[in-house]
Amino acid sequence: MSGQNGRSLSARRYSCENCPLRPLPAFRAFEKQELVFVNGFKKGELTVDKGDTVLVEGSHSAHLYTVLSGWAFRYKLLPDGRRQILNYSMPGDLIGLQGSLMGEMQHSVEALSPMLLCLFEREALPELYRSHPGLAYDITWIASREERMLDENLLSVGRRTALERAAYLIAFISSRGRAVGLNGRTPVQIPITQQHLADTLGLSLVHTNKTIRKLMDRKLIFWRDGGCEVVDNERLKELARWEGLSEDRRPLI
Amino acid sequence: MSGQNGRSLSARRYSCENCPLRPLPAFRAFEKQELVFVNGFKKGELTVDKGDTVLVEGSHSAHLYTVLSGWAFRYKLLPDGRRQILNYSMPGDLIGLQGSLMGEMQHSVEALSPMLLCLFEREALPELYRSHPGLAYDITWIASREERMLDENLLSVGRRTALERAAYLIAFISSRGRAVGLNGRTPVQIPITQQHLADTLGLSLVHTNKTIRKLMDRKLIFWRDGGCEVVDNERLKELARWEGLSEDRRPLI
DNA sequence: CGGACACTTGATCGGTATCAATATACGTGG
DNA sequence: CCACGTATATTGATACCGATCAAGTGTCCG
Repeated sequence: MSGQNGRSLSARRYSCENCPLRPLPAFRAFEKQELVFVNGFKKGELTVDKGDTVLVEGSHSAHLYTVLSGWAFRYKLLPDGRRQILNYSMPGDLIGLQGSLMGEMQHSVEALSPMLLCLFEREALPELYRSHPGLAYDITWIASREERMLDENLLSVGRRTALERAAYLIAFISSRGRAVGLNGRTPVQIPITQQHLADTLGLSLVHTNKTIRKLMDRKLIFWRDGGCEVVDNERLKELARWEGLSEDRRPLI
Repeated sequence: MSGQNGRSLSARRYSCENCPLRPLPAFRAFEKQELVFVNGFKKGELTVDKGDTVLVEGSHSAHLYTVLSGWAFRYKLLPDGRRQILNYSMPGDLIGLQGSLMGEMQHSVEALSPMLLCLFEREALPELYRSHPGLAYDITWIASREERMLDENLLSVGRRTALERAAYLIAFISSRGRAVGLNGRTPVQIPITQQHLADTLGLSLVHTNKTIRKLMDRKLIFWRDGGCEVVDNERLKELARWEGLSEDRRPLI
């Protein structure tokens, strides 16, 4: 499995002016002229398969991506193979900013599903900063948002119990998913295995299974078709003592 | 203890042109013209006492700070009082960027020692982005660096054992301290209590004490005058399986 | 049909939390 | 100066959460 097999650069299907994501209420409106610039900034589209590695720790990627569709996760490894998943990426999220700014990647990114990515060149970033300060500001904003999510994750792993942690994580992911329209009116299907959950929560696989089971027994979630569905997001949040996402519109680069 | 008592706005003792930090090898050189701008961006200096709250979760601070001297820590609380320390701030670090960009603070910051802070106005940020794209880029870089540190911390809390975690944390803090000259040639004195360590590591106070004791028995660190000193940073890093900080020069705003 | 993978479940082990008690230093008010 | 409270560090005893070990199930797919 896995590897970098399913990657392929495809013709552009979307110009930024008719981006399928931008109309969503989660994103703030862009000036016409910003849209034009971003459209020029975009160099192509990339499709990757489930299990493909999008970016790998230690590499110096020349690219930066925005997720158009699909899911991925960001992770780090210890030398002996222990894995910590840091966060998940879904439509509208930027991938590879750290590497673009700082050179070497210090984490890897792997696709959880087939994905469609917008591709940007790292070298074009300085020009963006020079000509479009508003977009530059947006990029910093996006970096801050990532930091905020990490803060909450760290709080969770450090101080919440296993049950609270699992409840928080699932509520968090599904809230983010709903915000970018990953549902229709059916619940969001989160395409992860229990091993992914375990590696995000800092728990063993077996204990994660038993913890998830408690959430299922309480009818807060259920597990189906190799993925997780949320039944009662409110009670998950309550159980986790989590306030929920802030609802501000955010930029989409 | 604590509170916001010792805060006071003081006269400017340093103009940015003769900033005591900037000559350090940890920081990259600035253009003359950047320096002039930053100097105008700086609105004053603030002193705070040990234990003072610099920024508080839920507030909308109009300010942004750079640490000139002293130590602080950034943390979040759960409703029942459980605390997770997210990171430490030391000279050269920016405090309050998240709040400045996104509005409401979602974490608090408390001083671990007397501090001297440079004060900037949040309202001036857009002007910085408009007129100095290089500095804007730097600010994004700084946000990415914070994210990188959080990634490593999350890996630690999620996947390292108690002993590895403690070794990592102490090596990490002392490496950062040395990089900004907090030593002379004597080892860095880290001004934290074991309760701070515990709340950073995601461990109980008692177990943290027993873990620290093992590090002391192995003569890797010792505890003195209510603070921690590193005896053998290399062996700490080895024990934690940590590669160390990347040595790039960084911007100082 | 066999093998890989994801998910389950029970038994046992051990790392960490919790409880409890003591020691030391420090600051403050009597 | 002493008495007291508070903060910090320390240590032992015990409890429990979550890790590890060991099977076993179901499903998909070559």
